[in-house]
Parts: sequence; structure tokens; C-alpha cells
Amino acid sequence: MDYKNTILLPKTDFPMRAELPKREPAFLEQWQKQDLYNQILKARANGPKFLLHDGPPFANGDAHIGHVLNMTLKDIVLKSKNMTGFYSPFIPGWDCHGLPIEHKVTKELNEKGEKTDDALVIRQKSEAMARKYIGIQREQFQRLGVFGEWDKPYLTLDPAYEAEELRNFAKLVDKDLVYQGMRPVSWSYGCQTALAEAEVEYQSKTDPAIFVKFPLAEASAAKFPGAGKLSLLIWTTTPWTLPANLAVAFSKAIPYVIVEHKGERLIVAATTLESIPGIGGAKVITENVAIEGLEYQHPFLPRTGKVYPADFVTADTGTGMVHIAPGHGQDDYILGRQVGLDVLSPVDDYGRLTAECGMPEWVGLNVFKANPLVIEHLEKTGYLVAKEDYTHEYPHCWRSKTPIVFRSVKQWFIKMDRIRLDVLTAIDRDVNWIPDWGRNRIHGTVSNRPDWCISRQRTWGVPIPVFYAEGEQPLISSAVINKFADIVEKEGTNVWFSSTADELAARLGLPAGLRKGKDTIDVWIDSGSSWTSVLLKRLEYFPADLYLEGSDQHRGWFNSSLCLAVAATGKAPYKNVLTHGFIVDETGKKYSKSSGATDLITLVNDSGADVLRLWVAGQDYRGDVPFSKNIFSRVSDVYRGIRNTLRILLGNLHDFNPATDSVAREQWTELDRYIYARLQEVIAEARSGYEAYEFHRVYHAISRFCTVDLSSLYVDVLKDRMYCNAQNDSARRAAQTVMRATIEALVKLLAPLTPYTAEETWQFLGEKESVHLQLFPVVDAKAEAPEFMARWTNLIALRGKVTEAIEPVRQRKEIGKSLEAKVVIESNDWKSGDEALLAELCIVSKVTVTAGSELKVTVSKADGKKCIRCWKYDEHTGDDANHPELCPRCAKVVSLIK
RNA sequence: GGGCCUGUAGCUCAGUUGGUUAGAGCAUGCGCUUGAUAAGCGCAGGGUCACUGGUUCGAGCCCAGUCAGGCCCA
Repeated sequence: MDYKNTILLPKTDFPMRAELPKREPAFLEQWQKQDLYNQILKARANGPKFLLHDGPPFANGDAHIGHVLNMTLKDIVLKSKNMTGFYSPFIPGWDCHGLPIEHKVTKELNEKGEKTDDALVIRQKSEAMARKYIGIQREQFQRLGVFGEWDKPYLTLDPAYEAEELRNFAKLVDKDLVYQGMRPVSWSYGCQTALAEAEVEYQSKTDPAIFVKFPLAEASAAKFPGAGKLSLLIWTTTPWTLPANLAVAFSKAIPYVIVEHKGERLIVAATTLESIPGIGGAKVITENVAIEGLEYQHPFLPRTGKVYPADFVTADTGTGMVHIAPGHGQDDYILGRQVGLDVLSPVDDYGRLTAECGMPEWVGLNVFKANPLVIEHLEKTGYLVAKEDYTHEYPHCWRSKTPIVFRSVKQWFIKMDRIRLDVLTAIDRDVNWIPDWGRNRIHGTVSNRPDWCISRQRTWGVPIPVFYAEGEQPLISSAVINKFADIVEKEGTNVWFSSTADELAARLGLPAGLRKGKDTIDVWIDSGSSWTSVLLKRLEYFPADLYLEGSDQHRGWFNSSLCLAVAATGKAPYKNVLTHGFIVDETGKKYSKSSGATDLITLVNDSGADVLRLWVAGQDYRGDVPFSKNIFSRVSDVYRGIRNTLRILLGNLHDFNPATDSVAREQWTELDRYIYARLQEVIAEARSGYEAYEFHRVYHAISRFCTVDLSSLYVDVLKDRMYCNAQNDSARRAAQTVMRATIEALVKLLAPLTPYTAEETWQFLGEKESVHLQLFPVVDAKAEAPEFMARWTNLIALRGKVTEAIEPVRQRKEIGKSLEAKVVIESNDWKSGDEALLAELCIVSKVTVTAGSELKVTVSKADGKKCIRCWKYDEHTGDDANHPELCPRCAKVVSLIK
């Protein structure tokens, strides 16, 4: 007789192979069709609000692995908040203005040989390019499974956005926080613009380091009687700044000496003497020379300068004396201002020396081309003492890749000193930093931040609405800016470029004959103003509950948003700031293309969004986030494990109708109760992990539960009950009751991590409504008592002892599967009443407990005959004459079927 | 060079106020199963907790330094 058909094997169409890249797009389409995002908002309309404000990515390329990390984290936050009952709208945004796009556009125009001096053309093409990449990135982010108002994102190029930004700027002007000043800035001569700190990147560069004599003026030299001309020896790696030299700085912490050199005398730092080429062994004539206030003659220009003390001079490089050009360096500028020096900056927009440099033969030369000529001149005139190559990390323009020159130009600034205290106060008072060291970090950057240079000599941006009267006298007022903002709201900022100065002036109530400014606003003000139009105006919710970006944004968006909001409103724009680290390779090195991954869409097409998201979820993102093929492959394994567990649960539930087949808890077996209790622990851990934004805790709790508790314990042990018991047997129905509760909870808890797979599983459970409309499961307070859980901890440990003891018997080929074994447990901790449970748990045919002070487990071949239906060994197999090959249980079940 | 941070098995993570032979999952190896089968189960191996020194009866946990790495800055 064939009993195979009497066995209730798992049955499901839920595919074992995920084929996510193929399957996910269908769910995406379904979600979009049913407008799931808005359905969710409607369902949560009465819930408490939780607002995550999106930091706008730059719209200039494909989304990459870094975006995957950031966007997935944001979406996990949003989805988990939603499922906790919060009303959490998400308005994605894009940063649209700025150099990278403009640079690309001008390059393209140049390559086509078209004109590049027409501001309107550049702006039109820049907007087109920004919109193109917004379209691309939007599709990619959506494909990741991120829910949000993708059809109405905020764009920094929207007229309404620009208008709000300008209105906020007007507030700063009104508070007298904005001024025009001449200061050294990082200047890109490749792009002819000042650069923000964030637009500067460091590359290795070799410069000539030269040691130059600055002869002391007569009166000063007279203080040190002796034979031979007396000079200060300075060191610089930027010879081209020597024409702008106005002073020399030294350190009070360093001893200076006079040494003899080729019949002359030089003043140098005692500490660096040895490292100066050709001077190292020079004879020291005088120790501890006081040099403050000495006067020297410029080596090739008809002027003198003085020696001043300064903190920034160090004892470990150069000569302990720094040549000071206030127009060409931050430290130099500050010192110059302290002691009343001019700002001399004889370099033009293209990085060429101007007539002001005082050396006619160098005028018009790029400063780096001028370097050798300066050196040659010094050599010829005998002022050059030594020269060597010096390789250092030097700032470069991130777009044109040309080295930065520090150059003084007229720029617009925000007075940081006026708002610094308020900002620092807000950091502590208004914001919770996660991790908490974020506070230290932003505190440091705000404390050290010099006045914020906000003007850019570019066309793709929001214009600074300022006019200049005769003599370049600037006219700036909040009233004019606000009027202009009203115009911008309707016409966009193009109006600034398409109108003549007189036309604009007339509309703004200003007299004719003015020059309109050509500068645009630093893009950090664009994005840093997002709270105005997005939070205040559109959502009417301020401050945001959360900003979530990479840790570099402590100096970027967190910083600019904070400063602008505090300056205008006195408050921080966010209550919580969560930061994540950066993608690195498996060895912890900076991530690069060669590390294995490419762009977002390639990754999604290869593995599916859910595996990518699961990878993100598994990482403790507070530090660096490693990515490699190996790591990714481990995540795929975990995904498979979870998926297969969901699948077997579905398979075991094929004949279960929760409404009619559920069994009350009183009728559950101990094992069912244990698994249900474990499920409560997992729910608690997952919810707490979501709450704390520690998603890797959720990931580990779920994956561990799936493999350890469900797959290898519950489902495995339950096979006999599920397959061989009668269909309506109450123990079987009890197991299904718990399985159903388990899979429902699991799918909900997984939904924020793997939204596609969760939805797929949810539909297989016969649910009509999306899983993303559900709430997280709540921990069942009627959990098992601690004594019960302790008993089960021991039971599972004992199970381990048994499986361990089975192994050698199996190795000896005495048995194959565990059902062929019988086990004798010698222990005083267990009773004969536990025997049936232990046999079931260990999946063996029989367990006998005998007394014994020390635990001993003996395994041997089971007695009796194998039941061909359930494969268990039983001495009563064949007792039923109608079913000679069946054990009593199976005989009974089978006879019921007939 | 400075600021902030990170460093526990091949990988991802746990390691409670410092306290017995440092845990888990995945991966690996070896078996079992063939009624979750491009699956499932079992067992096993694998860590001088980056390094050095210190405090302590006792340190993965505390302190100092070194090294490696990341972000930001000079």
C-alpha cells in the first residue's frame, strides 16, 4: 500500500529562487499604480508626526553605492516609523546649482565650439542637465524601494525655493550679518572662482621649496656686530608669493641662532638647522638671538618689512621663519590685520601676476610658471641659499583639478563671530547627536569656522541681488532682496540675467545707472536653506525630527543648515542628527571603483534591491561601511536563509485557515509556546533596534531567529507533526497557529528592510492590503514565565548534547538519520515525563531517562520496526493487522482518512 | 600636522558596572538526509580580542603610547 499520499507535505508556489531583479519591478509598478505612498499617509493621518528631512544629493551623475547606503537608511527609518504608527511624509530633494554642473556644461559647449559667455545659455543648459540627472536618480532611488513624493520633490532651482532662500538671506542682511570684504580665499584659476572648502580636494603636488635670504636693514643689523652681511633665512614652497611679502613671522617658542655661511651670517631656528641643505654643519656664532621687531630689506623690491611673533610658526619644517603675504594666506591675513599690514594680492582671476607685483617681466605669467623665474632671479642676485623639491598634499579645485591659489578678492561674507555663540548653544540645547560624538565634531567645525565666504563668480546659481554704484559702492538691503524674491517666485532667478541693470533697478525701486552684481550664492546656502521652503512653508513643521547624512556633512549640510537657521530663527532646524560612515573596501581602505561595485542600478540589476538593502541593514553604519564581493555574497546567503524559512512556513500553512483552524493557546504544546515566546523576544529586539536606528540588531535578531529557532529547531522538529498527524489534529493546528503568527510578525518586521520580499510573502499569505500599510506586531505581554524559558534553555542545551552523542554512532555507520536512534539520558535533572518531549525535540525514535548524578547520553540503534510512513522506529509497528507496516499512530491516522 | 572616529574568528555582529576555558549567524571542512531538494539537518576546525606598556588579585572592557584605516581640516 502506498502511504505517500497520506502525508501532508508542505506546499507553496512561493519560489525558492528569489530572482529579485526580475520580480521586484512588478511590485514597484503595483505600488505606484495603487499610489501606496499616499495610502500610507492617509492611513497614518491621525498618528504623531515624524519628519525626516532629505539632504539633497547633487544632481550630476548616476546614483552610486554611497547613495544606496544613505537612501536605504533613510527609507528604513521612514518605513519603520510608518509601521510604528507615525505620520511620516518624505519629500526627496536635489541640489541643482553649482560648479560641477556648470563646469560640465561649459566643457560641452567648448567641445562643440559654441559660445560660453552667454549666461542665459549656460543657465538653460545647466538646468537641463540637472533635470536630466534628477530624472535618472529619481528612477534609481525609487527602484531601491524608497517611498516618497517622487512626483513633487523639492529642487533648489524651483523659483519658489529660490525665493524662500532669498527671503531668508534678506533676514541675515537685515541683521547686519552680511558684509563685503577683501580676504584671501581659495581661488580656482581654472574655473575663475572662489571655492568653498567643500570644493577643494587635496592631491599630492611637488613644489620648489626654497631658502631665501632677507637681508637685515642697517639699523637692525647693527644690533649684531660681526663680520659679513646678516640676513634672516626664510623658507617657502610658494616662491610666487614673494612679491606680495610684507613681513616675516617667527615663534617665541623656538630658539634662534646666527650661523656662518659662505662668509655671511644667517639667522635661523636652532631646531631646524640640521635639515637645511648646505647649512646643516654651519658654525653657530651666536645663540638665542632676539629677532622680534627686526627690520629687513625685501630681496628684490624697494621696501622693508618687519619680524613679528606668531603662534602658527612651527619648529619642525623650514627655517622657523615664515614669510608673510597677507593677501595670500589665512594665517598671513590674520597676522597682517593684527599688526596693520595692507592686503597685497597681485594675482588676477586667471592666476596671473599683475603689475602690482612690482616686477614688470613677470606680469601676465601664471603663478606656477612664475615660480622658476622667481627662483632664477633670486639665484642670480645671490639671495637664494638652497632649493629642493618638496612634495606635499596641496589643495586643488575639484572640478578643473588646477592647484588652488590663495588670493585676496572682494567677496561677500557672513559674520560667523556674530552668530557663533548662538550656534554653539543650539548644538547643545536643540539637538540630539547620534552617535553622540557628532556633537564634538560639529562643535569643532563651528568653533573654528572663519567668516563664511558666500559669493561665487559663477552663473549657475542664485544671484546675490546687490547693485554697485559709482566707485563700486555696494547697495544691499533686505527690502530690495525681498522685492526681488517676489519677482523670483514668479519668474525664477533667470530674470536677474535676462534683464538689464536699469530694468531690474526700475522694478526694484532703485535709480538707474547702477551696475548689477555678477556673483551667485554659495550652493551651501542653497541646500542649507531647505528648511525654509520644505519644512516651514510646505510641511509647516519645524524643526525636523531627523537629518540623516554621511559624517562629512558635519562640515557641510548639517553645518550650513544650522548656521542659517540659527542666524534667522535662533533655533536649530533639526532635533536629531544621525550620521553614517563611508563606504570602504574589505580591507578598510577608501572605496574605489576597483573595489568591485559600480553604480546603484548595476547592483540592483545584479542582485535586486532587497539584497542591497539587507546589506545596508546588516552594517553598523556608525563607523566605516565595508563593501566587497565577499561581504555581499554573505548577505545573499543570509537573504536565502530568511527566504527559505518564509517559504517553508508558507508551505506548512497551505491548508491552514486562521479564521477557522486556529487553536487556543491552552492547547499549544510546550514547543509551540517556547517558539511563540522567542518570537516575542524577537519582536521586542527588532522594535527596539528600529527605535534606536540600530538596524543591524534587527537584521541579526531576525536572521538568527530564522535559522536557529525556526529552521533548525521548530520546523525540523515539527516535520513529524505536520506531515504525519491527522490534518485536523489539534497539535498540528496549534503548530500552524504559531507558524502563522510567526510569519505574519516576521514579514512585518522585515518590511522596512526588504520591502519587496515582504510584500511578496504577504501576498502569499492571502492578504489583500499591502504589508506596508500594516503596523509592527506588538509584544504579547502574556509571555512565558522566566522559569519556563530557563527550562527551555536547558532543554535546548540537552538537545545539543544528544545530537553531539549521535554523531559518532552515525560515523560508525550504525545509524543514518537521527530517527534510527534511541537515546538513554542519565541525569537527575530530567524525568520520565520528559521522555516524549525529548524524543520529539531530538528527532529520535525513543528517549529513556534514568537516574544519575552526572549527565550521560548513550545512543544506540532504535528498537522495533521502522514505520514506513513516518520512518520512526516503534516496537508496536505492525500491531494493526490492517496496516502491518505502520506504527500505531500512523495506523490510526490512516484509518481516519478512509 | 590638527580635530572627530574606528580596529573582537574568512565575513557581519554580541560581549551587561573589569571576574571562571571570549559568543552567535554566515562562510569553510566532514558526515547524514533525499518527504523544504539549485533545499534541509548534525558535527568539527577556526580568535596572543591591532600592537606595546601601565593600573588591578584579575582587562576584550580602564589609562598612556604606537600602528593601521576613515571623515573633516591645515
